[in-house]
Amino acid sequence: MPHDTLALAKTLIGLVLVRDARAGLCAGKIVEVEAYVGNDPASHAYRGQTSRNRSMFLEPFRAYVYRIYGTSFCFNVTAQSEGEGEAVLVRALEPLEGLPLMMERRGTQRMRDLCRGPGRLCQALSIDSNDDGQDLIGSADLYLADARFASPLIRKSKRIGITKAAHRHLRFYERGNPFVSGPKHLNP
DNA sequence: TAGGCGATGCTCT
DNA sequence: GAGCATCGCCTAG
Repeated sequence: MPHDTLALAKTLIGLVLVRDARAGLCAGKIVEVEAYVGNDPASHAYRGQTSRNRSMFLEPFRAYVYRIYGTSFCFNVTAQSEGEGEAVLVRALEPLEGLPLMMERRGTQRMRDLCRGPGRLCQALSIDSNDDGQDLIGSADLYLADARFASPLIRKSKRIGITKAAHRHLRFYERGNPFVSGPKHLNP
């Protein structure tokens, strides 16, 4: 798995994020991510390390989980090397395993709404601040797996929901996948 | 089905 | 006190 943030972002598309909790196993294929790189005003790491973004500066393949808008969590995979503060935000999953559990956590029966959006996928997989800093390779309850799907057709676009450096094309998604989030004009 | 908008609470300045 | 890597509800078509 590459350490370089952009290469990692593309590699993550098609991998499976697995949550093996006491309540049951849930898993989904990653279909949409955004890269947050060095010297990027939109990145939480841009103004240096704080208590909030501490785990973003850990070694690669750790979880960086934070609360956004008071209501939701966002899940990132750290990249580059320790101290750099680069990461890839996972924005959407295609649900594969544990659908009934995800539906229960999300309070909806609609497949498409289970993991479509960063806050939603965290709720569906029960990812919260307890998972911040988690090792995503060695861990047994939250980890990345290679399911060997056919190589997805990856496209890129502007990132979603940010105001700073919004023009940079650092969002990557699987073309044509209905579980990708965001407005239609960003998903050609 | 798509788009607009208000609620939400934490973090940083 | 302002801003925010969002969500769900509501309305229009």
